Formats: sequence, C-alpha cells, structure tokens
Amino acid sequence: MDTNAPLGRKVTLRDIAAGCGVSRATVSLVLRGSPLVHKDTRARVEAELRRQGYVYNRAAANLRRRTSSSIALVVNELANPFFAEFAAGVDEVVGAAGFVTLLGSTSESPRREQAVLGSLIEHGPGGLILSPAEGSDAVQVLATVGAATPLLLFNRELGGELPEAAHWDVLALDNQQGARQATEHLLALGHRHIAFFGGHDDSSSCRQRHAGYLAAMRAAGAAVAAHWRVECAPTRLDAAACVPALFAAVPAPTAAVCYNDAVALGLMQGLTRQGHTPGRDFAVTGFDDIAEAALASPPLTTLVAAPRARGRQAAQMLLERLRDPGAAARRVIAPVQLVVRASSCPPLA
Amino acid sequence: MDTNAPLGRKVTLRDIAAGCGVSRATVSLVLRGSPLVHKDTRARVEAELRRQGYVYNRAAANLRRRTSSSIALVVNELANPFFAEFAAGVDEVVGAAGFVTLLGSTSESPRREQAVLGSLIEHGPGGLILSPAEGSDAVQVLATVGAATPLLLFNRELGGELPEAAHWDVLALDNQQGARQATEHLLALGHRHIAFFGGHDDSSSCRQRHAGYLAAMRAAGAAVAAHWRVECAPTRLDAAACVPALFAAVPAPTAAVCYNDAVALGLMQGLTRQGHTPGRDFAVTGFDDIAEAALASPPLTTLVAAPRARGRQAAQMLLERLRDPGAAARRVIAPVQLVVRASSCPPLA
DNA sequence: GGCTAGATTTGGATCGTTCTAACTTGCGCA
DNA sequence: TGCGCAAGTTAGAACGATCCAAATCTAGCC
Repeated sequence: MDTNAPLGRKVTLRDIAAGCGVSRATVSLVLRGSPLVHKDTRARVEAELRRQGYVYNRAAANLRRRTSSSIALVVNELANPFFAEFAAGVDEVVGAAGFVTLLGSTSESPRREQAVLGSLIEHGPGGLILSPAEGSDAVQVLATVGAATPLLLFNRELGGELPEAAHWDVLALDNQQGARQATEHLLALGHRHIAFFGGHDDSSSCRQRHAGYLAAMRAAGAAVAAHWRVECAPTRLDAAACVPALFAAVPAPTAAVCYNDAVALGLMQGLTRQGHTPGRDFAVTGFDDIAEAALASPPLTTLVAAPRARGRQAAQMLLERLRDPGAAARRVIAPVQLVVRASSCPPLA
Repeated sequence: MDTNAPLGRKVTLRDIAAGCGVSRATVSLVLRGSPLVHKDTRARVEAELRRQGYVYNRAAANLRRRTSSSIALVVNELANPFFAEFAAGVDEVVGAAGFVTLLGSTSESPRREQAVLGSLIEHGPGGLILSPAEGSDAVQVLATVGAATPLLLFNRELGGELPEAAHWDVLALDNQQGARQATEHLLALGHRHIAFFGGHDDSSSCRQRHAGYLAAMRAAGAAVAAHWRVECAPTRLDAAACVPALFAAVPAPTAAVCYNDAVALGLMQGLTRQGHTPGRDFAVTGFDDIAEAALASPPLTTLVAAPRARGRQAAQMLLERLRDPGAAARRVIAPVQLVVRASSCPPLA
C-alpha cells in the first residue's frame, strides 16, 4: 500500500472508484460488505483499497447517516485508580461494540466539567457516561448535554434542583448497604462502640454510607455517641490528623467504619502514632478496596465495588439505551461485597 | 433555550439562519467570532442560537476545513495507575488546547492494539500518542496508522524491523540513568555487593536499567557476581519466590537495585520471610514510585517518573508537531528522580 | 426477437459546515 | 450626478461519505 501516496491529500472513495473504473456508490457498498456487489467487482475494489492505502472517514459517514460512533466518558478524576479501572471497563465494552471512547477528566471542578461537556458534546457522541464532579449542578449539566444525547450517571447524583423532565439512567454503588454490612460485621465480632470516621456529609456517597452505618447500629440496638462521628477530608493525611478526635471523650470506640480506604489507611496510621495497634486493639473497615488495601499492615477489611465490572456495566447500559431510546429510565444500584481481612479484629477481652 | 426543540432533528445553522432572517454564512461567521459581522446582527444571531439551543457540529466543520480536533491516546493498560496518571496528564493539555482525547486501551495485546488503532484512526485524529503493547510490531503499527497522522511513542520502542523512513517522535524515561542513580546511591552508602533483581532481559526497559546498574558498578570499580543478576516476572509474587537465588552463592549481596517497585516490594516480602529485615540488614531500591512505595514498611527508596507530567509533556510534544509537521523527529529522554526512603540503609557494620 | 425478472451498477442529492467570490449598501468626494 | 471604497452580507460549491431512484445488464422464456 501507500505506493504512490500524494502525501497531504488523503485517499477517498473517489480515488478508489477512479482507480478501478467503478462508481463511488459501488466502492461504498464494498466497504460496508453489501451482498449487492458482484464477487469479481468486490475483489477488484478491495485490491485497489489496499493498493492506495485507503482509510475510512467515519466522520463523513456519520454526518450523512446521522449516526454516531463514539461514547463520551467524563470522570471526575481519571488518575484515581478507582476511576481508571472504571474507564478501562467502559472502554473495553465500548470498543468491542465498535464505538470509540471520547475521554474527559474534570479534576472535581464543576466549571471544568461544564467546559469538558461542552467540548465533547460538539463531537456528537452517541451517549455520555458521567461521573459528576462534587457540586455539579443538574440544570447546568442538562443544558449543555441537551436532551438529544442519552446520559448515564455513575457513582454520584447531580446536585441542585432537578428539572421536571429529568430522564437519565443511573448506575450507583450500594453505599448504604455496604456500610451496613461493614457495621454488622463489626457488631458480629462483638464490638458495641463503633465510630463512623471520615468524609464530609455534604457528599451524597458519604451521607449514604453514614446512613447505612446508623441503620445497622439502630437495628442492633447499639447506642451512638456524638464524638464517634468524625468528619475529615477523604485523604490519608487529613484522616491521620483527625484521629485524636475519636478519643476526645468517653466511651472511646473500639472500632471504626471508615468512609473509604484512603481514610481507613490514614486512621490506621494515626492510631499507630498514638500507640494503638490496628487489627489488634482497634478494628477498622474501609470502602473501595483500592490496591493498597490488601497490602497495608494489617491488610484492610473493606468493600469491593469492582470498578472495572462497573465500567463494563455502565457501557452496557448506555448501549442498550442507544438501541431503545424510548425505554423507561433505569436506576441500577450495584451491590458491593465485604472482604474480611486482618484489620477487623474482635474487641480485646 | 430548547423551548421548541423538535426532539429528534438537531438544530443546524440553517435553522438559526431561517430563524433570524440571515444567511447560513453569516451565522457561521458569528459562531467563529469573525469581526466581519455587524454588532447588531451578531446580537440577533446569538439570541437565536440560545433560543433554539444550538450545538455546534464539529465533525461537519472538520470535514469541510480538513482539520481535526482530536488526539488519539492508546495505552497498553489504562488500569495501571502509572498510565492512568499519564492519560490524565495528556487529557489535561489536549483539552486545554481545545482538542478532545480519543481513548484506547490494548491490554498489552498487539492484536488488540491493531484493532484499536484501526478504529481510532478512522475518526481522523490530528495525532496519536501510543504506548506500545509489549511485542507490538513497527511495520504493522505504521501500516494502520499511516504516514498522514503524526505519531508519538511513549515509554517503549516498537519491535520488529524498522521501516526505512520511520519518523515519529519519542518520549522515553531515562531508565539507564535512573538505575545508575539508584546504584550510585547504594554505593555511596558503603555497599559493594549489590544485586540487580527482577525483570526479564527481553524487555527493553529492563535492559536499559540493567545497563545503568552495570555502568555505575563499573565506574566504582565494584565487581559483579553472576548470581547477583536474578531474572523474574515483574510481579510481586514471582519476585518473592525468587529471593533465595540471591543467596545461593557467596558472596551474598547486601543490597539490590530492583527492576521496578512491584519487584522491590516482592523482594522485601521474600527477605522478611527468610528472616532478613529490609531497611536494616539489606538495602532495596525500586523504580516507578507507585502509590504503595511510600506506604510499604519500610518505605521504598525508588525513582519517580512523574507520569502525569510525562503525559502533559507528551501532549505538548504532539501539539508542537501538529504546528510544524515538517520539523525533524524528536527524541526526548525524560529524567527520573531518586527519592530516598528508609528501604535503602547503609550496610551493617 | 421481444419481454420480464433479477442482479448489478450508478448519478445526483444530501448530511452540516466553511470557503470563495461576488453582491449590496451607504457614504464621501470630485 | 457618478464613482470608488469600505463594510456587511450572501449564494453556491465544496468536504467525503451514503441514500434513493433510476439505469443498465444479463438470462430465461414464449
């Protein structure tokens, strides 16, 4: 191929047609594997395609056919391993379906999210998977995405007033049930003084997890002391710094359900610094099962959300929506699974 | 906006033009902020754009202008945090330049790489950033990418025979210099018996790192025993299993430069199992500075490659290439930086 | 040979935008 | 009055594919 590439002008249908004495229409049919063209013609055209090194211009085709061959994926933070896995899962399915993934990362900034959405939408994706930035507004998002592009929300809800006719699909994690499982696990081990540690209550996922914790405590008839709820930024560093607050009053907790793994790791670090030994005299659970969770010492009991599988699932849901735009909006809550490791010990006798 | 959206037909220039009694050309000029249109006309058109909820069709524009507004990014494994960071860096710069990122992940399979490249290239990206899968072939890659799309290789070389007129840009890490720094650091601490542990010599990055180690040893006049080179798969598990080989003969090493962090963590695990205490009676260095490195016990001395910055750099290089397609091919070797942590101790007295 | 059914092929319009070259105006000035 | 010029505006042909309806080419059959 490429034998006489003019270098600069791309090879088009017209060149191929001219090159083997058929019409553009015929070449187009060959490209799309139509049964209408004669075997010999097809062979001749295919040879010419190879000879000239033709590459299909899908944008032109999409323009004419009024179709799309891409899916946009906007995540709040691609560098976060959780979302990287998610993106990998999305791309896997999207690619297998013959679509291409348009990527955007928002760094948790609603302003950047608006810009990214605006830019992506101009490329006419067939659908959009969005893991909203913290604090992004439903009305604004809908305004730039428009009603024509199917939208699937992952992991978080949109903030602000919901417009009346808001219809999009949702794939969320079962935060509440997950935190409840973790709490029940600690209760079953014999703990009664269990804290809920980390995160901020203005994040919806944190509220849901906290609610799950409270539900489990209530169901077990366990009292909850006010100082057992310690808020902090969802980072290892801030978590470690906030540990003293847990022991500021009596009764001190003997275990903590953490907002997520980062916080849990920070908590364990802070505990060690105070002379405690997590996994021996204090039980800890996390959420997410990030890579470090299994490697920490002690290894962290946590909830696995299987982000890659979630990515595949999200892509699948969106593809189904493309097939049937009229179907009712779906709301899928994916279960999470408790993995018990050494960090969740029974209370000291 | 969106007041009377026909739902199904998208709003085009023609609709706007008709809606406010000007020609398509004028609307087009307004969209592109041309100074040619009269202030009042512009205002009228802009109002109509908002009223009808117009969204720009960049694909159509690209078709006519014969330009592109996307950059393709193909990585061998997006779920790997190193490449996720890299991708985030790429997207940051690509997005800021008004382009969109087309994403593809190959799962280290040259076959999938071919498929992904073929699919992406049909969308006519302005350029392509590729971190090749292990074992992907130069001739094949060039055949599907074509000569028209600028190519930037990251992190790895392409295998196979290089075609005569192979011109692409390259951004690589300074593997050799990095390993040399690590080795010199151990030498400076007083070690003389230093092993090179892990990786396979058929990977180019491993060969480069090994060469850096040898150069440092040679420069210091330190002898190198044959059993100090232990090959293993670049995984924690296999590394831990191969530890005994280091001590199979005398003199036993007192330190090891490892192929990467995964291997280094495995080595430390294996050492502990054998009754050694890494960071006290055996010094270890890694490569990559993965997230776990700082959290391991002891924290791992390693080389940071700053993948996010590399992503930004790669995107920048490609954008420069788009601006000046004729410039000579560039080959940038990004330096890596040694971070000293507790795993690299001086030899026991 | 004329006629028809089926198999192939094709010209020209079209998708939504931009580009080119030309077309209006209005105004100042000889 | 007529002319040139600048400022605004626009018709119509692209870009590279697909769709549609119509054209062409077989055979087969009476």
